[in-house]
Amino acid sequence: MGLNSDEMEKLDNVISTRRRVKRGTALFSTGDKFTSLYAVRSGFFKTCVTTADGRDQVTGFQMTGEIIGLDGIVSDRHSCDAVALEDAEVCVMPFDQVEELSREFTTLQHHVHKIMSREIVRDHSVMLLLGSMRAEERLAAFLLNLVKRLHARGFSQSELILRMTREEIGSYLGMKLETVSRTFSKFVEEGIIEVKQRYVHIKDTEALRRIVNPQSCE
Amino acid sequence: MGLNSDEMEKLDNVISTRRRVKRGTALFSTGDKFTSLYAVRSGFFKTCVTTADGRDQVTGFQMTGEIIGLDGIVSDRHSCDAVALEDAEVCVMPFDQVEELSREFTTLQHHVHKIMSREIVRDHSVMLLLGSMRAEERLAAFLLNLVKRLHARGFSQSELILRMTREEIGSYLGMKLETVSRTFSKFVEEGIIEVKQRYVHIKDTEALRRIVNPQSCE
DNA sequence: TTGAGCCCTTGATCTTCGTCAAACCTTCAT
DNA sequence: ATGAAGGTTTGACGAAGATCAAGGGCTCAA
Repeated sequence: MGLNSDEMEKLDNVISTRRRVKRGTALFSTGDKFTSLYAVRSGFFKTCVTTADGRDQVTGFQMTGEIIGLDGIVSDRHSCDAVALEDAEVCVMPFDQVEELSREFTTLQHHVHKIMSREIVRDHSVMLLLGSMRAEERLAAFLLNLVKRLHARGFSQSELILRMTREEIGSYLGMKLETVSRTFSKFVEEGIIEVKQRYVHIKDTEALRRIVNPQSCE
Repeated sequence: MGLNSDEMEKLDNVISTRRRVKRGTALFSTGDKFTSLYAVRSGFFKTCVTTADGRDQVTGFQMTGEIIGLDGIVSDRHSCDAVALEDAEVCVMPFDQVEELSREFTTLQHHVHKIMSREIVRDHSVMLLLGSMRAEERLAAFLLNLVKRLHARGFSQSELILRMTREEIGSYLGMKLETVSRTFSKFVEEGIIEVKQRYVHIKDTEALRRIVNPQSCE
């Protein structure tokens, strides 16, 4: 990140607190007072927003190294739930300290801005997915995105364990769990992937890419 | 915003540059170098992302007082197009100056963080709309949102002029222009709104609310 | 004023995905 | 071990919205 040792030490103090979150429990919930950002150290989270009438939308899945909680800054309260999909641990970063330090260190300030901008850009690409893609395209894009992020963390490019249910995938991708299941089955029939419950083996990455981006294969 | 006069003066210098954008032309385009944020002074913008294969998704509509350009921070290049839907004027805010000043003034720092967080929360609610609502619900939510923002700027609560085409509305809401048109017609038949081209008169706000949130009316 | 281009509306038809239902498989607690 | 609960798959059917097509109305520039 380009910090010197003085900066590193102060930063270490900010993120000294850890918090364990058991599978199925919330790191924070809608309406909770916002105090801190959280960096995922281990485990896997989902964030989701809920409407008055009980509608539910998964807005993201977060893995090691990713930041949760940015939604709370604007109103001092969280506007979504963050739930651990497996036993997890996070670094707690009190936001007032983050702000204080980022006034002191330009590098950190840049970093905070980039994290927020990255989330905005990510959200825009999810809108593109939800607004203009069909079921197969959405699931293909989802698998490619997951495996890319896992690979960047040292995991396989072709194998993964899904930490979320078909219903949660469906909520994220704007489709019903039955459609998610059927689409998985279709990919299996076509020899693109192997699926055994939560285990997925991607046998033909290029095929997935072609499904996401039909034009770019001519 | 809670700034004192010294702060106001420095801020004024940052936003001293104005830029006019003619209807139909881009304030910036995908791939452009990121240098500044822009505050809309007058006029109306859309932002949209485009894929390699020509798919297009409107990610937002911006009116007076709203900020455009946050997408560019993360990679130093813009990842979407910002196009004026009518002749417009923006304040140019060079981002390095924004960062410099927000290290100096806590209030401004807070403000920048809140603007970015607000955009993230807004994006999440669009995901909810795209992922879980039906056509009528989407259009009702869209109209309510537009008129709310216009009212906050001193315009009518019940009348508005749409600055965008049916196709642009459809792109934003994840539906085809024909479906947008049909849904408008349906609302007219039901006596909820009057429509004459771009002019819309909302005759029954409560009906729109009930459409968006079916549960909350019992 | 007049025509061209764009935008909008409406109808008919087709596709995709949602809904409902049943059965099966895992996992976990008693 | 055994049963219950949750998660997954698959089939049949239906509904919402996309697609294709045609016609009409605005707007703007020559």
